[in-house]
This record gives sequence, structure tokens and C-alpha cells, in this order.
Amino acid sequence: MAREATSKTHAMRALVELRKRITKGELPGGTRLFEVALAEDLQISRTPVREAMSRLAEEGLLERAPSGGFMVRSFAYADVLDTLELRGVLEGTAARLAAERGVSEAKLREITEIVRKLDEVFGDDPGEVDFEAYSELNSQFHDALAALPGSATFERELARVKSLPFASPSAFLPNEGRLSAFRRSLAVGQEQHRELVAAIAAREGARAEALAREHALAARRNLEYIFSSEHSMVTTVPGLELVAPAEK
Amino acid sequence: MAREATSKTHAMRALVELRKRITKGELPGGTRLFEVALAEDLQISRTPVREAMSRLAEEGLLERAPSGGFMVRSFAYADVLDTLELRGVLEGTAARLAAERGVSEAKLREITEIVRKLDEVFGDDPGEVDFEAYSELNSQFHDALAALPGSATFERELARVKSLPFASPSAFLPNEGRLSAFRRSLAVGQEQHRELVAAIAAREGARAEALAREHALAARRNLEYIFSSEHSMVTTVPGLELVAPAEK
DNA sequence: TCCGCAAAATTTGTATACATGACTGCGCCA
DNA sequence: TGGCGCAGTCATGTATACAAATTTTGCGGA
Repeated sequence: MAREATSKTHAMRALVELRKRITKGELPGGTRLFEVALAEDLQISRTPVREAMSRLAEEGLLERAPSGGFMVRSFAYADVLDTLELRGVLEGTAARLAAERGVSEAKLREITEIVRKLDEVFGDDPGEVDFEAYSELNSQFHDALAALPGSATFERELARVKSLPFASPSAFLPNEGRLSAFRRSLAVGQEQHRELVAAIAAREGARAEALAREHALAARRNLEYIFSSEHSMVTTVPGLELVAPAEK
Repeated sequence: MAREATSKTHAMRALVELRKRITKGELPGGTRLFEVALAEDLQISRTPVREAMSRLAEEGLLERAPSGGFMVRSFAYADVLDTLELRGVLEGTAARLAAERGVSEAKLREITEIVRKLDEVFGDDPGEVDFEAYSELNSQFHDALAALPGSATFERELARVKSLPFASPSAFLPNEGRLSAFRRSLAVGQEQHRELVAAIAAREGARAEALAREHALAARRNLEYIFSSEHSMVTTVPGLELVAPAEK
């Protein structure tokens, strides 16, 4: 009955709608979601709303309240940094396993092709980078990377981590004043993509792990920089209220 | 409304009952779970059954079937090995972070106390080790380890991985003929516990990471040994049918 | 005998009514 | 005035009827 991302059932429509509202920031972290209110809003009954919330809990966007019901998971600053650290560790391991186990020609061609397309995005015009296209291709690259070791376990866990709104390196977009610096950091990342694929192809496990980990940690450092100094210079991902210190 | 593990609502009772049946092996991997059948069996309606299955999917014991419904997640041999690898990576990172960030005296005392209790289990009688008590204490040790970095993210992910029935090193118990060898491997593990705590206390991040990773990978090698040579010598965890090669 | 199609059976999806537990605020009593 | 308790409200838990979709089965024809 249930199809894929393209909503077919009511529960699926509710799922994508809720996910959109959360990642767009309309529902800040900590917000409690009431079944009746959402059901009315979406013109459906409580049952599919419940179903959708349950799936979002699986994704990690919602968490179950102690006394029943769901609330939007809120991410403190430390949580975000830790998630990026986790992403680095997992992708590093995926890269190492891929290198150790070897990768089929087809898979290698596939991920190489993605890197080539990323080159295109940069090459067209030095001044104007299509960040939308970059983000999409970058996401594809990391999906392909997760699939390289042929391990359902790692692919599964990486999918979980990647689904978090801020886990992607491209979650943080620059404002006007920082465009060139941002573009430069993307270029560095692209060079890392290239080296990473080469290391996996050469079956250099340790090097592949280090490169992948470093690649993810760059996003972490970027976020730390944004926060520590002049965070007005960069617009962050919507829907993410970064609570710096305060509560643990 | 919902309490904790101790079933209060129907959904909670169904949850613990289903989890028991899965981990006991009464429901082998790949089994599809039908709401109506379970509802009749448990003398409740479909709704709480659905709720329970949804939670089990969050835990990773069930997976959603493509056309709706749930099935018991089946773990091929490779999946099990990968999960142990994943556990090693995550615990290694947790240990490293704990060492890098430093750990409060209280937490350090707590985990040291667990190690001491583990010593007791071994010390009482060289011939007779209480595997039940060992398993419980060992679980406590790894819970405490996951909590050391003070990171909700890593604690959460480690809890996920640990909940899988075979992810624990103590999931594989020996039969009569291999008791002494098994006991010896536990002693090695205990020594690793001790070294790990020392490394974290000394804030040696790299060493702590390596030790924790090695500790988990020992379980992996143990499983590989069981499978590669004479697996009749050791009884594995119930409810886990290890499909060696065959389908990928 | 095998293939395809259609109908029936099975199973999940959805709506809804009702039950029960949690929370809030008001009032009473000390 | 402050605290305790009770009742009403609100949100979730549960049961159940019905709808939609998927799967299976059986029949007919090539």
C-alpha cells in the first residue's frame, strides 16, 4: 500500500509534510506534536498522523515524550558537533572497508562520474556556483560512498545520520559577503572527494579512512568557526536553533 | 501514559513479548508479522500491536516490508560481522572522546567499580565462572563507557547497536567442551577493560580508541573462528540464524 | 502444461468512538 | 496565605468497523 517518498497514502503525505515543517524550521526543537491538531490541519484522522510521527522517530527527527506522544528533537550545539564527528567516523570506516574489501568496477565508475559532475558545477563559471546543484551532487557522492563497502549495516547507519538536517556539509550556506570563501572551501572538499576515490581504488584503507574522516570534520570546523567568531556572516540551515551553552 | 520496560499499557506488553519472541528465536529472521494474528494471540486489538511493532522497528529488530507491514530483520553472517565492526568503531570513538574531553571523578569511580566487580566474578572460583553475572556486569561496563564522553549522540547510537541481540560480546556462550577457552577469552577482555579505563583516565585518546576497538573486534574474531572451523563446539545466541553465504 | 487474468481472500490503511491516564486550575480547608 | 485535593479538561491509548491495496488462487485458453 505504501509507496515511496512520493506520498500515496495519507500517512506518507503526513510524513513528508511533517518532515518539511521540521527541517524548514516551522517546528522548532522541543515542540510537542499533538495528534489531533495535526490531524485537523492535514485533514486526516489521527491514525496516519501517528504512523507518520512514528516513522519520523525512526529517522531521528522526533523523539518520544516520556509520558507518551512525540516532540521535535532539539539539537544543542554540542549535539550537532558530535553528530558531525559521528558522521566522520562512520564514513571513514565505510571508506576503509571499501578499500579493504575492494570495490567493483561499476561502483567505482559510478562514484567517479559523480565527482566529474561536481567538477562541472565548479568549472562552468568561477564566479557563480550553483549551490543547489552542488548540494544534490554532494549528497549523491556520500550516498555512493556509503554503498561502497556493500554492507547493509553501515549503509543503514549512515543513512540515519545523514537524514539529520544539519549532518550534511552543505547544510550551512554562506550569505553574500562570504561567497568566495565558501566556494573555496567547497573546492577543497572536492579535492578531498577525488583523493578519497583514488585511495579506495588503490585499496589504501588507512588513507581512505583518514581522508573521509577529515572531509566530514571540515564541516565541523566550519560550524565551529561560524559560531565562535562572526556568525552573522553566514546563514545556517533553517530549522536548526543552535543552543550554544546553557542547558546540557 | 506509557511507563517503562515494565509493561503497563497493552502496547508495552506487546512490545516486551514480541522482543522476547524475536530474541529467543521463536520468530526467525524474515518472518512477516501479521497484525491480526498477533492481536488475537495477545488478546488485544491491532492498534497496540502496530504501536509495538513500530517501536521494534526503531530498535532495529524489525524492518518495514516494502508493501507495508513488518518483518523480523534477518541478519546474514556478513551483517553480524559488520555490526561488531561498527560497535568497535563507535566504542573506540566514545573512548577517545572521553579521553580527550576528560571524565569526571564520579564517572571514573563508577566504571572502575564495575571493573572491580568483574574481577570478583572471576576471582571467586577459577573453575566456575557465573556467566550470567558476567554478562550483566559486562553490559553495565559498556553502558558506562558509552556515557563517558557526555555525548547524547554517541550514547544514543551505541544504545541502538547494543540492543541488537548479537552485538554483545557475551552473546556467544560456550558449550561444555569449550568452557576453559571461553573463560580465558573473558579474562583477556577483562584485562582490556582495565587498560581501557587507565588510558581514558590518563587522557591518552589514541590508545583508548585502539583498545576499545580491539576489545569489540575480539568478539568479531571469536565469531569468525566459531564459524570458520568447528562451530559445533560453541552454542550461539538463540534466535540468530546465521546465514553464511548464499544470498547477498 | 503453462501463462495470464480476474476474482476472492487476506492484510494493511484509515476513520471514529470511547476509555484511561495526565495535567491544570480552582476552591476549600488548615 | 499557602498547600492540598478534587474535578474538569485535554491528550493519548484502545477497540472496532470499514476501505483500499496487495497477494493468492483458481479458472480458462493457448
